[in-house]
Amino acid sequence: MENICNWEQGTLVSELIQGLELAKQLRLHLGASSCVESRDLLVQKILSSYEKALLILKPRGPVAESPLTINGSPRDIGDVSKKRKMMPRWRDQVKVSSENLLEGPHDDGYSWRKYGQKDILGAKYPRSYYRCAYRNTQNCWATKQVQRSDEDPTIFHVTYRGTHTCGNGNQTVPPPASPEKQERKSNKNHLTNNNHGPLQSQGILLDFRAGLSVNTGGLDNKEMAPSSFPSTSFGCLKNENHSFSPSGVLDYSNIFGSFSSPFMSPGTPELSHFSVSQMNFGDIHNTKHSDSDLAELISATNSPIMDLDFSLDQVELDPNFLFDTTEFSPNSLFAIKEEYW
DNA sequence: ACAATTTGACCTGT
DNA sequence: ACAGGTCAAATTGT
Repeated sequence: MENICNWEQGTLVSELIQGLELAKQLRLHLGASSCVESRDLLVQKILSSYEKALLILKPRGPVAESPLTINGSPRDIGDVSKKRKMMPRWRDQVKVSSENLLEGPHDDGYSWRKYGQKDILGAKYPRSYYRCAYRNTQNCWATKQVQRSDEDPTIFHVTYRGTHTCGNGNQTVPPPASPEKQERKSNKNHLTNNNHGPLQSQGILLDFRAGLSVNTGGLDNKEMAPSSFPSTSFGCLKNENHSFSPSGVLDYSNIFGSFSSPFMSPGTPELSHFSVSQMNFGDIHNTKHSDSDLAELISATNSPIMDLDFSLDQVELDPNFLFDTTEFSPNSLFAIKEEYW
């Protein structure tokens, strides 16, 4: 609880700071020859930031519980079950360009370990299940599911559950062994795959867990998936990003977020390809989901504000993600399709 | 030898 | 009863 409160405080400050930074960005845009879309996005983000800040200040209901502690038996179902239910869920769609896939995966900043794969009724491709590699060591219960889209095999649907309580997300620098290993492996085995690499965007996503969808495409033959990618970015923003998170303290991209989480490219031109596909309704309909999930997604999709509502009120955010800067390696270029583009 | 992935079995929710 | 999700032994890779 305390953590949540502290986190909120931090978030509040972050939102306000972000709003400020975004306003500065907008000012620059107004003076430059930037495209209208980017300006609109900035405005939208500014509004979102303040909306978020206000929401945080508002009295709220109960918050999702944080991951519980591990207890002895692996099959302590009662707890796990409850835990699962309590865990916030959100979905992303990610599409990665083939080149990227070949080059290597993109990480969402977290290390994942695959723990299962299942054939899903009605789906051409099996669904892969991943959990945080630090589950045991750091009691981090975040998990994600990756499934290749039937319609477009280059798109992967990534569903996140729970938030990372480990502090291992968004490693800007060559992440610990695990991430890289994973990448290598996958690449080797299938020449592709962007799998759940460590730097994927979970951190970012967390922000928007509200149901942001990102398209990741993969070439992999396997459905390894890119687990999460940082998705997002504003359509027109390209190089301006650098100005973001100058100190590495805040990742504004996260913040923009809930709506169209922008994600700043770390300065790589390629990253400019990045765009967020905000809610992908089609996707939503294609998947199974509980009513509540759907509702969440829809609400998130329809309005940035709603989105915020969801993310802030119903979800517990990962304290880490907000302040981590995500840096995508130049190699990992992935192009995200933006639905509204 | 250790670590990560694969895969069939098991468990839970609907 | 079925489908989805997770476990854990076996397998594969480093």
